[in-house]
Amino acid sequence: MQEPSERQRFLLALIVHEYARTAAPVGSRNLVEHYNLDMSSATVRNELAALTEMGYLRQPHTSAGRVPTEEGYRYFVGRLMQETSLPDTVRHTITHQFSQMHNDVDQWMKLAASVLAFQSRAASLVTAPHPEVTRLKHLELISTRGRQVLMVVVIVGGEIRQRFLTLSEPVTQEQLSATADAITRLCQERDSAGVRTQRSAFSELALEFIDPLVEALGQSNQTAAGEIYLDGLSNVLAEPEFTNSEEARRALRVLEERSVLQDLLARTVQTNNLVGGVQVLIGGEGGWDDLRQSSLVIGRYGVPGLATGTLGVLGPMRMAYGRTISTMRFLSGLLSNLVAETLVDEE
Amino acid sequence: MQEPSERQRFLLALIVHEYARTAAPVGSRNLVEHYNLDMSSATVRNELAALTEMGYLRQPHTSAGRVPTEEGYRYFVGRLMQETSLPDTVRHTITHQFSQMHNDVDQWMKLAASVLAFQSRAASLVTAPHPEVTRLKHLELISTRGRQVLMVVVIVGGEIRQRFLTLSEPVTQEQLSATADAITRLCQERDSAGVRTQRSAFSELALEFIDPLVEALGQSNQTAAGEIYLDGLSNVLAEPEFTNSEEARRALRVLEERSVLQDLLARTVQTNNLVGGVQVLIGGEGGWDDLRQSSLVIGRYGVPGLATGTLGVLGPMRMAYGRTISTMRFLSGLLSNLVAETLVDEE
DNA sequence: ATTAGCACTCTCGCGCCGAGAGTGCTAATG
DNA sequence: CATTAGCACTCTCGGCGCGAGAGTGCTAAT
Repeated sequence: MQEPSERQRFLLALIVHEYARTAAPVGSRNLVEHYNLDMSSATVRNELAALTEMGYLRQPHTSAGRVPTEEGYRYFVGRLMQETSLPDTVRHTITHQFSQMHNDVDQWMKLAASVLAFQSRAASLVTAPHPEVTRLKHLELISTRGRQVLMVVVIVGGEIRQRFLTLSEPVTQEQLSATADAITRLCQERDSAGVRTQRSAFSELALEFIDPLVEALGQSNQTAAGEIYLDGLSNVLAEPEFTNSEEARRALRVLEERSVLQDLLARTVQTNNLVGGVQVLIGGEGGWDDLRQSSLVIGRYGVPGLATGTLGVLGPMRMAYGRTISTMRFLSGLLSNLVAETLVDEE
Repeated sequence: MQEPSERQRFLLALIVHEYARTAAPVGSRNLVEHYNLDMSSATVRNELAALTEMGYLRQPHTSAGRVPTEEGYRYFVGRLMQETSLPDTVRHTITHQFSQMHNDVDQWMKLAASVLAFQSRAASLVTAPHPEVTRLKHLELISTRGRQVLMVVVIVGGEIRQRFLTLSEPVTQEQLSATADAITRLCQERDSAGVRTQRSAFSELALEFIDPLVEALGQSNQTAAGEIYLDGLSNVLAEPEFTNSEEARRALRVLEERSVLQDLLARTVQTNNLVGGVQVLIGGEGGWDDLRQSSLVIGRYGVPGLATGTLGVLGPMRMAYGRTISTMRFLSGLLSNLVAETLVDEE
C-alpha cells in the first residue's frame, strides 16, 4: 500500500470526519467550502483521485463524491486519528455518576453501557468482570424448606452463582452451615477439577453438594462470560445505513446471540489493529459477514489474572472513532480501578 | 358497539388470521378463494362493509382490502380466539429443555425468553422472580483483602444481591462470619425498615454493615424488578411494519428503557383485557404512544406473596395472538412450578 | 504545481400512465 | 329476502422519461 502525502492524509481525515457527520458522499467543492481550504476544488480533486487510486477512498458511482473504504478507515484509525482525550467536564460527570452507584456491580455495568452508548451514539455492550479461572472463594448453603437448599457459590474475584438443590433427606440449617464451612475450608482456591479431587475427603452429606458445585464452577467454559449488558440499540437504528432493515437485523442478531459475542472476544486477543488496549474491527473484519457495514470497537478492563471484562461498541463504519475510543479508554481505566479496589483477593 | 352476526364473526376471524399471515390488506375475492368459502365475494363484501361500519375493520384507502382495527383485534382476542393449547410435542420439548438447565435461575430466564421469542416470532421480555416484599433471609460477609469486604444478601425468595464495602479497620474472616451470623439472627425475615429498628442491638462492627444492608434491601423500590431478559429483538425488525425505522426505534427504545417497562408492569394489574391471567394491550393501549403500531402480551408467573415475575411479548399488532398466549400460559405455569418447588420458604 | 473552465456522467425526484386489485351498487335470481 | 353476477369506479404501484443538480476528469492557462 502506497504512502499518501501529508496533504493527502489531511484530506483523508477531513473526508472521514465529514462523512461521519453527514453520511453522504463528500465532493471536492463541498470540502473546500465547508472547511475554508486555501486550495481550489480542482487541486482537491487531483488529490482525491490519487487517494482513490491508492484504495483509501471510493466512489459509489462515477459521478458522486468520495467515501472512505475499509482500508481508508483502517489507515485513519491506525495512523491519522489524533487521540483526543475526553473533556474534563465529561470525565468528572462520569466519575461522579459511578461514585453514586453504591458499589453494586450490576449498576456499574448498566452505567458503563449507558455512558458508552451515549458518548459513541452507537450500540454498546459490556460484560461483567469475570475471572479467567474460576476458583472457589466461599460456599454457602441456605435451607429454604424441607429438603430444598439454596447453594450460593462465591468465586475468587467476587462473582456469584446460585443453584437450587433438593436433598435426599431434610437437614437443619446448622448442619448445612457446618457442611458449607467444611467444604469451603477443603476447597478454597480450588477450581472445578481441584474440587473433584477432594471428593474422598467429604462426609456423606457434603457429597450431595459436590456435583452441583463442580458444575457451577465449570460453567464458564460453556456459557457466556457472565451477563452481557447492552445499551443504545436504538442508536444504531437511527443511522441511515441501518434503515435497510436487513442490515439492522444482522447487526441485532449478532448482539443478541451470546455465542457470537463470545467468539468475538476470543479473537480479540490476537489481532493486529490494537490501539493502546483498544481494538477496532472495521467492516466486520475477521469473517463477520453479518457486520460488513459495521465497525466494532473492543476494549478490555479489569485486573489480568483476577477478573477482566469487555467493553464493546457496535456502530456504522463511519462512527466517530475518536470519541468512541477515548470514552472506552477512560471507562476501561475507571472500571479497572473499581475492580482492583473491590475485587482484588490475592496478596 | 354493535354485535356482529355469527357469519360476520367468522369472517372477522378469517381476516385477522389472513392479515397476520400476509401483512397485506385482505380482499373479498382473495378470502373466498383462499379459504374455499361457499359464498360469493359479493356476499363477503356486504358483510365486510357491515364490519367496517361497526368499526372492526378499516380500509387503508378507498379501494384496498380490509385490515382489522384495534377494536377488531380487541374483539378477536376477547371473544373470538379459540384457546388452542400448545401441541404436546412442543410442551414436551420445552419441559425437557428446562429440565436440562441445572436449577440455575439465570438460565431459566434466558431459556424462557428464548422460547417465548421463538414461539411468538416476536420480541420477548422476562423478568426474574422477584419478591413483593424484600426481607432478609441470610447475610454473608466475605473478606477479600485487607479492609475490603464482599457482602452477599440473600433475600426471602432466593434473590441475591451483592455489595462491596470498605471497613474502617481490617477484620478477620472469623469475625466477619460471626458478625454476619449475628445480623442474620437478629434481622431474619425483616425488611429494610425492620432492619433499621434493630440498629441499637448491634455491635460496633456490625453497624458498619447496616446501612449497605438497608440499602440493598430497599433497592427494589427504585430500581427495576431485577434483571430483564430480552430475546427475539431481531424478530420484530423482520416484520414489515418495522421496516420504517422510526417505528422500530420507538419499540426498541421502550424495550431498552427499563423504567418504561416498570411502569408497564405496574399498570398490568388493573386493566380489563385480562384473558385468564394473560393480558393483551393492543396498539399501545393505555397511553403508550411509542407502541401505537404494536401489541403487548403480558403475563405473570410465580407464587403471589413470595416471588413473582413477568413474561412479555412485544410484536406487531397483527401478531399470532393465539400461539403467543398459549405459549405464555404454558410457560407461566411451568415457571410457577419451578418457583414453587425451589423458592418456597414459608410454611 | 495549481487552477479555471468545460464537457460529461450519473443519481434523484417528479410526473405520467397503464395494469391490477378491490370496492360499492344495481339488477337479476332462487 | 338473502344471495350473487356484472359493472363502473377508485386508488395504489411499478416502470418510464426527463430535467436539475452535483461531481468528476481532463485540458489549457498561469
